[in-house]
Amino acid sequence: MTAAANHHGRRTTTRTRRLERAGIRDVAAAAGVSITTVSDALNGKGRLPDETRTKVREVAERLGYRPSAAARTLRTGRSGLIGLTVTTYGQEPFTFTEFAYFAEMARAATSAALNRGYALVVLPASSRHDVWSNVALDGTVVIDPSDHDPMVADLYRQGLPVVSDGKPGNCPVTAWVDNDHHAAVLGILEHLAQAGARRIGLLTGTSTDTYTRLSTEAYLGWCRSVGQEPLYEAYPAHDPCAGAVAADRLLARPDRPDAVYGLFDPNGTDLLAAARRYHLRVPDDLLLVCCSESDVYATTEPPITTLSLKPRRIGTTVVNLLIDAIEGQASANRVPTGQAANDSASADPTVPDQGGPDQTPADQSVSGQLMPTELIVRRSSQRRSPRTTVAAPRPPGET
Amino acid sequence: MTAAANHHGRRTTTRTRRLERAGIRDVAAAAGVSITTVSDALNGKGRLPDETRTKVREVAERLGYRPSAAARTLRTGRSGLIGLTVTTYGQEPFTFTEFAYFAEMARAATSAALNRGYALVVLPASSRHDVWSNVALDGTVVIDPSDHDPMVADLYRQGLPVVSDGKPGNCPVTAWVDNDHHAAVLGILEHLAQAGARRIGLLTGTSTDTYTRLSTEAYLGWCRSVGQEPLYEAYPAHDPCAGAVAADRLLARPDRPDAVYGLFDPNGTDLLAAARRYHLRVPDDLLLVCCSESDVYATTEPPITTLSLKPRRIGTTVVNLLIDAIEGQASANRVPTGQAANDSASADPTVPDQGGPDQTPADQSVSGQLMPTELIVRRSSQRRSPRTTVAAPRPPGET
DNA sequence: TGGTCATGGAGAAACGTATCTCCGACTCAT
DNA sequence: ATGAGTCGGAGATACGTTTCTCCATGACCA
Repeated sequence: MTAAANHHGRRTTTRTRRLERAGIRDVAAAAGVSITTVSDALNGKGRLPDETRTKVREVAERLGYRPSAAARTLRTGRSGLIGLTVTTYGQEPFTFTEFAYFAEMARAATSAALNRGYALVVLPASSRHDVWSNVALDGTVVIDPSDHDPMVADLYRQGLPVVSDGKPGNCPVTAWVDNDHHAAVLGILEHLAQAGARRIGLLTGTSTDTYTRLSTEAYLGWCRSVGQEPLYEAYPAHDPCAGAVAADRLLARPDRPDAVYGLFDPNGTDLLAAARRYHLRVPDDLLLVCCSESDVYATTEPPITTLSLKPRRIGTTVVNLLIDAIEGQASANRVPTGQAANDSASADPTVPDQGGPDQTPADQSVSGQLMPTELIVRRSSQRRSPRTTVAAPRPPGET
Repeated sequence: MTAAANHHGRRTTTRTRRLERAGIRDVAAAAGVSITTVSDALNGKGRLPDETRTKVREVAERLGYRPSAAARTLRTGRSGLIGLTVTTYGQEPFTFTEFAYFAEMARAATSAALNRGYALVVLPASSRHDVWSNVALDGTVVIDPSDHDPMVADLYRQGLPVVSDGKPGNCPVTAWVDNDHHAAVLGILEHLAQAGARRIGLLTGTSTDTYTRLSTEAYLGWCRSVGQEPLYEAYPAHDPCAGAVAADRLLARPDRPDAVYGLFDPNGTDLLAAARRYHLRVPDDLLLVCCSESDVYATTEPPITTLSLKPRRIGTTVVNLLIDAIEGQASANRVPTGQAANDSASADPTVPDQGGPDQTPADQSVSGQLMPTELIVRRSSQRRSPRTTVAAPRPPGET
């Protein structure tokens, strides 16, 4: 009788020191209503007169009542949590925000999720498995999944919506978003050629992600089509030192390029530093473009032309697609049980209209979406007058 | 009988197409054991022969069983989730990773959490309240809370451990970590003075966070102590354009400083650009230091001396402190109920030994921790030979 | 006076796990 | 044979919600 006095009623607070957060039961008792009424009042459901509603809200407020997210999740099957998965490079446990792209993208994704009432939890693909299974996710955004990513496949098999940033290679996803990397690279090469480049080099990566692969392929294809021999250095993109070395090596070649496009954010400064070492003037002796979201390139000497992948737009789109899938799936999953099947005559006519039996599994196979990039033209890629060859966002009057 | 055939046994799969994730019950049934046994086998608890354990694991694996995180959280009271809160500046919904510091810090925090089996969920302080209450947190890291932050106070009142990055002003926290900003600023000013600076200016912010406040106060105090009139420009740090304008204004003053320290990441490039506009040579006419985690300043022309706040160390420390608090609290909360109080004579002698009644509430009031910064000396703050005045991390042989 | 509705709200069944309690069976020494 | 001790495991309960079902009450109309 001393310690175990659970009469199925309230727990008896025998020795509990920790201040025993108030539950919905306590609110109900304090307000003199039933649990149902509290739940309805707080969630804006049911049919209740406004006075009851406000009174319950008042009592709840006074008691400092906070609904248990765990219980709600268990009951409703929805946690309001979506995962943000980033693939990891090499040994590094976690190279999230290695580049400004990721940081910007993650920020936009977080913001977009929040706007729709969801929170983002960051989960590198290499996380310990127990962490993954310990968090209730409604869906996942995966950044640039590598081919046959086992994690993605596993999530997808569980029935979780998965939306990827980067066209997926072989792993199944609900939807994906990507830049038009092919068009972007061709646009840059064209831009450099028009500025007078004869031998365009590329600084690229060794990893197998979509971005690197598509960009490199576009470059090689262009080389073939114009009859230039490819000039490129590939390095492990996660290693900043390797990038500096690769930049140096590219400019040290006997068949030195007279223009270079760098695929990764730090390439701009690295190439600039390497150019100084070899006494190459930019843009006179060497034209430079790199892919970056950082605006430090607006104030370098000279300012460097960059390609922006518009990570904010990507992050927002990806999250919204994911949440659409989550909520669409939820509503599709909802069978029209509205008191039918008990009464035989009432709601039947509406049933065949609602959800066809074959419509739910895949609304429109894997839907992908290509988003444009933006080339921000600065001095490093302009040899003569500062005329803009490709659409530049800044008014041409500025330096 | 058609749709509602719940006999309290398994649900009857009447029409459910969605593949009905296997629960612990299904595993138990398939393995021919009880739920208890499955739970024990999978969690490594209880006394079970290894054969039973492996068999259950095998069956669970075959069925693709994934324990429900929500149910586990509800039962155990622990979610394995910790919040990462960042205060928001101005209108911006969310300025996470506005500067490299946040990005690095968040990355380290995520990694540290993962290592201990926790996941991080990013929750700006300005999030809609429903999002906050919808996620079950075991604790929260809050980055640089403003004074009397209502969100922090609310969390703390709920009994959640809260650890802040940045010494908290007036809001109660479990623990905090911060850089020694005072010492850092004094070190920089001293460094500049030794390099020949006579009039040191400051580029600072208008917000009230700890970092800005402490740094500015240190600067003003130093000015008083050496008898220099303060020369500073303050701007809203969240607005990059305002930073460029402020840098320009600082160098446009009639009483132009001959050395400047910029508190924020972009200040370096902004100041460099402004210096070029006024034809000031760095470091000959103007000494420059800025606080930044970006390594672009290693390759600017000239390279710029930076102060690193070592965000990785901070992020790791903060998370580990938080998890210590979470797990310590959990073990302190555990009252020694080991079958005592039913039998009167058996376990009583051990009870007074275990947990003193006064030890649990606050182990050692609010514990704070100051962490050192690192000054990376580069050419922008050295007027003569490249000798290092303050400890420099790079070997002096490099350019 | 009886029937139909709308209103306001209560009861109870899940959701899926962890864990406390207890029970049978077997071993072993007395 | 009988009691104690151990091993292996089953039953039941609670975690805190949401939501389905259903009941009372009064109003209104015929």
